[in-house]
This record gives sequence, structure tokens and C-alpha cells, in this order.
Amino acid sequence: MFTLSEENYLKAIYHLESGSEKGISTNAIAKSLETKASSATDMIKKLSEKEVVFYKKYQGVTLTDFGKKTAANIVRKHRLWEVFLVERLNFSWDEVHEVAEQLEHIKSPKLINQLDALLGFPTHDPHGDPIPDKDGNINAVDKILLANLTKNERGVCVGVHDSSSEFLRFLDKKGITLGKEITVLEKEDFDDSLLIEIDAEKLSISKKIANNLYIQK
Amino acid sequence: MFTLSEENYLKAIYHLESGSEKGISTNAIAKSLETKASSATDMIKKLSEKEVVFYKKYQGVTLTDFGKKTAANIVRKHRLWEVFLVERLNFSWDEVHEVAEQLEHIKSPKLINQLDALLGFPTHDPHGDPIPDKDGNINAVDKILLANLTKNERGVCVGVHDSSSEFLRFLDKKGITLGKEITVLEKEDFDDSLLIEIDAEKLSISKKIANNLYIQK
DNA sequence: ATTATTTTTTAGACTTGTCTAAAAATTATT
DNA sequence: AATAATTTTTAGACAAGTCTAAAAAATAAT
Repeated sequence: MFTLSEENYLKAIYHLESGSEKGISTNAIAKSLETKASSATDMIKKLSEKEVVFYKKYQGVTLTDFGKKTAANIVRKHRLWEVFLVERLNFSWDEVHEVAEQLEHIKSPKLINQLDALLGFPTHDPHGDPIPDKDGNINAVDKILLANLTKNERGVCVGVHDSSSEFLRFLDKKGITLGKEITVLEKEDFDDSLLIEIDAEKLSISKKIANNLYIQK
Repeated sequence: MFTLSEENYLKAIYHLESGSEKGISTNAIAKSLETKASSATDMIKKLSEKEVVFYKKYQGVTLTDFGKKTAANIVRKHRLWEVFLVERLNFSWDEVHEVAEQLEHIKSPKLINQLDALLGFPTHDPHGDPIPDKDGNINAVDKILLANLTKNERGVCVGVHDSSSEFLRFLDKKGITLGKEITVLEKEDFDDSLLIEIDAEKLSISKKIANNLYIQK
């Protein structure tokens, strides 16, 4: 069994690993958890003892298979709870993160399996992120950033990269939600902004926004 | 804000207070939390600093109004989650306690209010215990122990005193659930057992059982 | 009313998870 | 290749929450 702190480290390492080949540095972990490198080193040693990470001094960490599975299960819980909050308790997608951060640590296999069933075995959370199955496998979607679409290309909005409340509320305001079809009408060279069409309306989108929205062609 | 440990102490004191007039002793608290008296003393001091209990050395503790409200809110959360687990996630009434012990510490007013609404503002948990409202007020039911009914008296089963899994599973086996009507046919003097009628069937009930079942006349 | 017993508190220690400051190792720069 | 800068680790400290053992207070028993 893992402590709350251990689970948070595992989750951080899990997220950092998906997006880099090599081992995850102590600093990267510390930064992601808003703690100090020395604290991270301490915890890494504990996780290594518990055989959820491989660790060699000065060379960062990698999750073991067991560690991956454990971390994926925490992510699974987090995302299932997010679906529950949005679909059953009228939370908006920018409100769920903090609460899900707490709920993901509740220990009860039955609870999470029944919740999964209650929600109809969802495959994605409210931000479009895939929900790992019981074995930790995820159904990778071949999504690309809106910024990488070329002129006149079209696709469906399937996820966000940045899921901060601010960004999500901005999207709500602009009417951009998951499932909406987006067409790129223009790409401005001088500031990399986009002119898109959504709901038969034209909308200008900055580079920053376009780099945080995932599209499926 | 209170730590997990502080919340558990508050809840224990709250439960111990309902059933005694005076202050709650250090030992009683320690016993109820399966810890040592010295640990209880330490925590009592912290709770006293936070003004949730009145405390004078060697004289036990009493909850302040603030403390009562805080504790009632934890109990409210615990019981609402129990309803959710039984009514929405197919848990049986003997399985919910452990999970609710975890869920009761989740901090999110919106979560609990929405959950309350989702469940249709239930007034009692699956064991018949009343659910405090947002202000900590509870709707006291005038229930009595089955053991205190006299021959030929009748009533409805509205709660259990002992809510251990073993007892609840025993009740399930005998077909005794909340809402069932029970008539006392005989009271045996030599062992204080009861002969009751339930669902038009006769059933013999030991003193111990009769002392753990609440009836509303 | 004076012992004996029980309860409660104190004192000091231990664990978990964190921190700062300094040392050691690695990586980057000239 | 030697020095500078950065990263990582170690060492020692601290807070929270717990424990054991001993002292102090309260209660019970003779």
C-alpha cells in the first residue's frame, strides 16, 4: 500500500515519463510537485525500495512495470471521478481537478469498478484525456495540436493540453468544447495566430491557444 | 482547516458526547480511536488551541459550538456517502463503513451539496442513522430498542445500534431490513429472547440482537 | 483518612515527509 | 582540459502524530 505522498510522486513520474524517453530527473519531479530536489531524492529512495521505480544515483528514475500499473490506476481513478463530477454533479470542467486530486486516493477497488459501471465505462475524461483500464492500458488517440493543422484542414476538438481553470474558462467563453468541429481558414505568419471556423462562426485564435488544443482529423 | 487526524478525533468526541452528559474522558477517546491516552492528550491540546473543544486538565473535553458543527459536517459527509454507495453503487449496508471513513474527509462543499441533491436529500443513512443538515442539526427519531417492546407490541425497524459487518450480515440472512414491520409475540423470561413476527413468519431473536435493533412504534 | 488503583499528563523518543545548507557529481563553457 | 555552472545527494533539523515509561492527579477501597 502506498501513502498519499508516494502516490503523488508516482503520478508525477508517470506523467513526466509520457513525453520523454530517458529517466526522469530529480529536479523535474521536484518542480512538478512544487517541492525541493532534496525531498524528491528522499522519496525516490523510498519508491525504489518499494520497487516501483528503478533508480541509480545521479541518473534519474524510471517506473517499473509495477510502478506504471500503480500510477495508471491512480490516473484512472482521477479521471473517472472527473467524469462523475461533471456528468452527475454538475461540475464544470474547470472545477474538477482539485476535488479529483483528493478522490483519486480513496482506496476501494469495488468503489472504482462500480463507479466505472455507473458512468457507462467512459473512455475519456472531461478534458479529453484517456482513462486507463484496470490493467493500466490506455487507448491512445491520434490527436494533434490545432497549431499543427494547415490552412483549410478540418478536425474535431478532442482534448486540451493545458487544463488550468483559466484556459478552460476561456474556451467555454469562446464556445470551444470537446466534440466541436473546427476548420482552419487562415494562418497568420507574423504572429502564428489562426482564423478558424467553429459553429459556422469565424474566430481568431492566438498561437498559445492553438498550442493547447488537441484536434483529431 | 483540519487534518485527517484532527477530524477523526472530532468525530469520535461527537459520537461519545451523544450519550453522556459530562465531558468526555481522555481514555474514552483513546479507546474509541484505538490509540493511547497520551496521544489523545496531545491531540486534545491541539483541538483546544483550535477552539473546537473546551479542555481543562484531568477533566475531559466538551465540543464547542464550532466543534459540534465541524464534527456534524463530517458525520453528514460520511452518511451521505454511505447512501450513495448503497443506492448508486450497489454496495450492501455492511460494506460501506470503511470506504465512507475515507470519503468523509474529502474537502469540497460543492461536492457534498451536489451529492445531497443527486440522492434526493436523504434524511437517513443505510443503517437508519440521521443525516445532519448543513448547519449540523439532526432530525431525531424517537426510536426504541426492540428489547424494550412488550408482548404484542408492534413497530417498524428503523435502525441498528451495532453496525458491524457481522451483525448486518446476520440481519440480512434473517430478512431483517429497515422498514420491515415487527411484532413481538413472546418474551422468554429465562434468557430474555424474543419470538417475533416479521413478513408473516415467526422468528426467535436473542437478547443481544434485540438490544441492537431500533424500532419506531 | 490513609493507601491502593486508575486515569491523566509529561517527558523523551521514533517515523514520515519536509526543509536548508553544504558537499559531491555531472554537465556546460571557455 | 580545466574551470564554471548546474544538478543531485547528504547531513542535520523540524513539525505532526504517535509511542513507552514515569510522574502527577483523581478516584476507589480499606
